Amino acid sequence: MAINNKNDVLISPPTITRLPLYLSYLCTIDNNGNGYISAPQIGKKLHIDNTLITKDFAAIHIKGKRKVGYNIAELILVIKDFLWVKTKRNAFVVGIGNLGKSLLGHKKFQSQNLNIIAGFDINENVGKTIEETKIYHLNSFKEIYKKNPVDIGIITVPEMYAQNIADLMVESGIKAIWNFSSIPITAPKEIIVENLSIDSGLAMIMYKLNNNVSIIYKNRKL
Amino acid sequence: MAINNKNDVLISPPTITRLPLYLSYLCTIDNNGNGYISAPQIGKKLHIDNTLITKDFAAIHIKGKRKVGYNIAELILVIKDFLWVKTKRNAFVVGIGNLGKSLLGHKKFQSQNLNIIAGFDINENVGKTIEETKIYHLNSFKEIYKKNPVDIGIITVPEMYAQNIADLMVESGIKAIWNFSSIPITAPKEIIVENLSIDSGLAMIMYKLNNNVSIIYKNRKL
DNA sequence: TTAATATAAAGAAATATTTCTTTATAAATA
DNA sequence: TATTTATAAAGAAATATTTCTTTATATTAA
Repeated sequence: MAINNKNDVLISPPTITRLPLYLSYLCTIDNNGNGYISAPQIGKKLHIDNTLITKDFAAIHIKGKRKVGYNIAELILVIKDFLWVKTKRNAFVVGIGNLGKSLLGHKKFQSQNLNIIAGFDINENVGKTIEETKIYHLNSFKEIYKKNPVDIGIITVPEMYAQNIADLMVESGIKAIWNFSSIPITAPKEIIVENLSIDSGLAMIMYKLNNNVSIIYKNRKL
Repeated sequence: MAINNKNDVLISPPTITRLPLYLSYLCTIDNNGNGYISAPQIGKKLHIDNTLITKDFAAIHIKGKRKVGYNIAELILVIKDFLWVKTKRNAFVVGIGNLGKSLLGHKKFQSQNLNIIAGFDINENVGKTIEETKIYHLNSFKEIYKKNPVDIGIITVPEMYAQNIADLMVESGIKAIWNFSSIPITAPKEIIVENLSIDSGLAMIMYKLNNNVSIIYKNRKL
């Protein structure tokens, strides 16, 4: 089991990626506010093995009641608290095309403690305010970073520019890069990089379609 | 090792998701067209263990030359061929907001044999042609599906509508759903579902930022 | 020509992750 | 009250995946 700098036990990556799924699902059924739900019930909906769900919950110290299940409100509270720790994180978005705009308008980020405080581009959007966020020219990136350093840099530029933007972010001192361009970017290993790979998703779909593979691995998060 | 309907050995999901990364990277360095690259060189860039890369290549029957490495042009050719099998797949996009528009304009899909043949919405976009794609009213979804069935349904609506759209797609007979809404959707298990979970990506970033975890797991695809 | 070296390949080991099995227990029912 | 049942919890086993180790070999350099 991997241990981090602070000697905390690390939650495994698959668990981390499943927690938001549970949370989303639970929020859709939070009708009365004081109901209970069992791991097998959740599992049937999300096609995830119920013991795995129980273990994911145990990893963040949520206990259920035998014969009853888990308190929905508590589940939501604890998962939210774990995932979206109270520390607010500021971010820049570089690339204000359709994708960038869609992120600027993504209201959910607020409740996830992600705060986009500026956008950058090199076109007619410079100077505008889009979704309450000011758009600056890319040239002033470092200057604005110095005044308002952020933890997270979000990249939504065409793939040919993505690596350059990443380098600029690294030079400036950003800690984490969330890359939405369709090419993976590389960075020194102390930088947190999350490539949201649209290609990987499409690759999985194509592979499954071409190999009739929806049935196999049915309970696994592919 | 899992086997599919046709008794082919299945490539593992992690391998499938890494192949597009290799491909993207290789395309950025394809300068001369006849160069060679070694697994350790690729690994250094992408922070992936070199023996893992060799095994990923071996899984799709690419062999390298000892002391030399892999022929870049051949690598690109074989990975492309494996990932984007010649079969063209048609798709519908439901939800023509910023995200939907950005997918309609995603030129790369053509070379990946994904062909978006129609968009659907319920607002002022209905009737328009955006990025050469006709936008229809959601009400005519089934009718248009009957005339032009597609394999893939892409969901880019706000999360509160996502599940309904998914149900509509399943009823119509779609085989695979690519869900870009920020809530995971559920479907019968014979349907291929790929949730591009923006929440999962953010969760990983937040977790790593909050736990100083960029160093641990450093060679693993988190 | 020989030695050194870089690399792929194959296999073994280690690790991580999921799934299966058993047990305990609280609630419901007879 | 006793029995049944649904469920969480804990632990064992199985599986999947990655990493380590060794070997073979082609290329380069001496």
